[in-house]
Amino acid sequence: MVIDLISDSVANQSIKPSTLADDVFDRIRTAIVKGELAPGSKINEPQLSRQYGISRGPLREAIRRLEGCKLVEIKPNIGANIVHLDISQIIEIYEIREVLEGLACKLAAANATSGDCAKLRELLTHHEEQIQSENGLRYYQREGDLDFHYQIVQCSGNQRLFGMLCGELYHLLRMYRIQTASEPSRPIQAFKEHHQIVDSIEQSDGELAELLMVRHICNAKKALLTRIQGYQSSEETD
Amino acid sequence: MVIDLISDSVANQSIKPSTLADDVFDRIRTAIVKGELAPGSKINEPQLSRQYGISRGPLREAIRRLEGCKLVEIKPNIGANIVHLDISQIIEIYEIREVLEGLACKLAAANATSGDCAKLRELLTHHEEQIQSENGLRYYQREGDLDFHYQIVQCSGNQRLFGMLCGELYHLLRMYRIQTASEPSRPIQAFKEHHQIVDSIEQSDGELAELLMVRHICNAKKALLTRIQGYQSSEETD
DNA sequence: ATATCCCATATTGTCAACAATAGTATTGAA
DNA sequence: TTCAATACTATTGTTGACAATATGGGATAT
Repeated sequence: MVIDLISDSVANQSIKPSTLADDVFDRIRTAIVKGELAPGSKINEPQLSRQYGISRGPLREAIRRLEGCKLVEIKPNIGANIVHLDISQIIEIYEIREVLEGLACKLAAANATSGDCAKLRELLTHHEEQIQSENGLRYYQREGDLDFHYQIVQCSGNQRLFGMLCGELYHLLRMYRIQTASEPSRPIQAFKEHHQIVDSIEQSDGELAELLMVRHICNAKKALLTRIQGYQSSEETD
Repeated sequence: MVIDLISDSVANQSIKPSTLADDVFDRIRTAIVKGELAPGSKINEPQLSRQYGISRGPLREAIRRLEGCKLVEIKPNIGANIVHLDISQIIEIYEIREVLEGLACKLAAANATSGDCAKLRELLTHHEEQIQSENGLRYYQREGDLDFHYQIVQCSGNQRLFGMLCGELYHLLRMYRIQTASEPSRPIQAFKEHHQIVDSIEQSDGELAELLMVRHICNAKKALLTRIQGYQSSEETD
């Protein structure tokens, strides 16, 4: 039930003809998001090209694509660095998520088919089952949560919105979560909010769906902030 | 008073050391946005590399960056095509603009310094002068309008938001405007709305600023839609 | 001991040649 | 005449070599 947010290669990996640059783009992106390539660290082209068994040409093209996804930053004559997200940038992303996913909800309420709603319901019941065990709880907060948001964006029908959220922002968020090894903060509450959101989508109440999603992400943002401030103050008092 | 939306090379072109790939990225992007490279047309690597006097290596890196900006679409073993925006995609962009620029306004109302507000006022008075002559009117609608939006996004203080709007969406919009040789549709009304927006920002009324901007762009979207439908029906009756 | 200059090394930027694929025209047969 | 197979051409994908730039260490002078 895990939607693969990392690789767009759903149709890619099986038979589709692809280029080395695109393949290695996927692989490096996964490595970055999973934290295997440390945030802030420098990309060494000769080393990476050896590691992936390709020459520097396609590797550099892959890096340029990563630059487009904001996963690396390139400085001329110096090189590319894995992006490092500090807390202020995460806040920026959450601010954007609020309105973008609010829009996604509004559109989903207007466009979602009964089949879409069924899939959302299915996802919710699956989460409900998982949320019992501690394992499932962690799964839910770490991965399953984004699955839910992913599904809704898909229901919106706005392709560009999908690209922005699922092609860019979610990767950055996932990276940050793994980076900070963030523990689940408010899973039961979040689950309830998910439920309300699906209800409003099912009732085609776009206005409510938007409001609920904006509030949902705003709550997550606040939880994040207080948790961070807790860390910071505890660090200060240590 | 025209803010250069096309090249980020404000600080770039003077003394900054830069790479061929980045330079040619700027040049091709400009060519695309200005319509010198026709939407939908194929990019011929040997030809372009001759034209710009570089080899295909850096050119291909530039193309990969353009892919990241959604200005070209690359198909493996076939090549890159200049993106072609149909009306449904423009609508998608306007939907996104509504919420993103609404957010920008809300943030600008909270963050804008008195200097920022002065600059916005200056821009408005400049537009007021220009809007008299037919030339100025066309300027205003074609270029000056985006200048205004550009400034506000800058005031928001959200760097990622800035990147999304000014680094991606505005280029696509400008491209579409030139592509369709769109005439000014509702300049006086738009100017009034700009004025109201600055007022609310100056009064630090974020909620109102957001509402006004969302409505402003929604109005533009509606104007676009009716104009397009007019075209379509006139085409049908021709 | 510190700072500065210079040299050696590693890395990035660029190029031209080669390989692989797709598109096109030509030939042949029904 | 039309369709299909085939050969040819143009374009894309990939590579390794070379040039330019940055990085780090060591020698020298203060």
